Amino acid sequence: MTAKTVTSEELWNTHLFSGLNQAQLDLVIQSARVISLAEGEHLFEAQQHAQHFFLLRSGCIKLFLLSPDGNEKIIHIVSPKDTFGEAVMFMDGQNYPVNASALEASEVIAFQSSVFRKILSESTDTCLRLLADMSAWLKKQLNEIDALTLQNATLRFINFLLHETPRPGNGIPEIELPAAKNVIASRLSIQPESFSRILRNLQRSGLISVNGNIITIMNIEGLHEMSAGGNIP
Amino acid sequence: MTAKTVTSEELWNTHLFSGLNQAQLDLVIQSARVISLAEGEHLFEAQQHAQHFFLLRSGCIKLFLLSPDGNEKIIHIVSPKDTFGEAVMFMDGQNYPVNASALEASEVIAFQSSVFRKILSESTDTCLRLLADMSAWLKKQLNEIDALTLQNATLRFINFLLHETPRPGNGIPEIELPAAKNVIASRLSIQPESFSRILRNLQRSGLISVNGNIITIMNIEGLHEMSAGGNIP
DNA sequence: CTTATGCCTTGACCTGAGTTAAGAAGAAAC
DNA sequence: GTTTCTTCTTAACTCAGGTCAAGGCATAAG
Repeated sequence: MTAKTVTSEELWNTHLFSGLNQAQLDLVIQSARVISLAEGEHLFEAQQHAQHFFLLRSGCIKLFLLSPDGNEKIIHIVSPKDTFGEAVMFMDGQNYPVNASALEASEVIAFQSSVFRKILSESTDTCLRLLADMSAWLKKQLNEIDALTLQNATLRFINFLLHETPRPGNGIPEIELPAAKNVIASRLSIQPESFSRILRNLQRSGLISVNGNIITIMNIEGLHEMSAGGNIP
Repeated sequence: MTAKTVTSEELWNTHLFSGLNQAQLDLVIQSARVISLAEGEHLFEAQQHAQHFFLLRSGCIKLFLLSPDGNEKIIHIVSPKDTFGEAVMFMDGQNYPVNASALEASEVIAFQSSVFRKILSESTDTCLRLLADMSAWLKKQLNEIDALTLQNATLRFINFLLHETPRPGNGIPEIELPAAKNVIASRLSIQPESFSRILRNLQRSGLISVNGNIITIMNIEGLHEMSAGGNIP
């Protein structure tokens, strides 16, 4: 199914491209290249010159920062159909500000930024889409800063949980963690050990129930209260 | 000097507007309104519906987040000639994601977002400027997340200092803190008390010298080493 | 079955930075 | 001048969460 060619249809379904006409789409497709990554393989590194941006077709990619002493902070976990790296083409110097590598075997489509930039200057519609796109990222990062500075580790996890919880639903909501626990931990800027303790504590207080990668919400009201009040008993 | 009217010239000198033609500029000016703020006065609050974005003409504005229990985290200190709030007009719901209030008596120009959005759809050039603008913000926020998660308080302050240090220069570089110490502390997500201790420690180790609001860099090499190595003796 | 290998969990301990409380030092008001 | 704010500093204490070290428990490989 996952062919080495890129189809118009595939791109039409991607928000960023859905305003393009056929000619523009053809240009984009011509510049596109499918890349297969094995688990753990790097796609790009921070500070590397950025000539492409990407659409994840299948698999899972992490975007992360590294400190000089090797500590890793996951900024974002890319899911299939997400684009990433599109903001970089307007940055000073055009270097990727983060690293990207595959959490599992993945297939990404790489687009030539220069080609897309040319198209942008002819398509205000796409410009506006990109603006919306970037402001969404911006807001997400602001929420992240809020979380990091004004919330403690438990609260960050609770907010993450509530965010992942599916629509109100009928039964008791269950969440399958979208990645290994240590990955989620890094995403939330928590050490694996502390994350483990947080899970245990929330389980003890009857708010959730943990079974491997599956978390069952036992008391969503309680979680909402903690999230809103900011008080952690 | 600070009249209640907005001139074309004033806007021409602002990056965001410098690609507009006279007609467009006139539209923008018609929609503009000058607002004077006393020290401490609020310009807007988080979650408020955003119909304007702003250009700071004079004074100093802080953009900040608040936690439910009243803790404050300064996201950005706006300096004269900076625009802010321009990214919000593309956000879902169009609510300001932060609060804004004056650190000192200030004068801001408020522009109608709706007017500017209309202009954007006719001016690809301005679209691209705005994209550049927003990607710069995005990068700044990423740096902030890096600082918060991968650097300790001392390191955050050192990087702040190095960033504020003027060009290599001839003599010993001196930096005047751009705001009160407790404001800088909040900008760096440090409590005033801890900030005070950090200043004392760096002074003791001969790296800087503090005199009120003036910080003298005594050993810029040492600071760079700490910044790069990540090791805090 | 037995041994690896990769996560995850637990416990004991440590530490950076927040908290509380009490001054000091200016700046501004009277 | 003295009093009153405001901002900054210092010190003593506390604690969330990181670090270190030791298992546990799977799945995969031999």
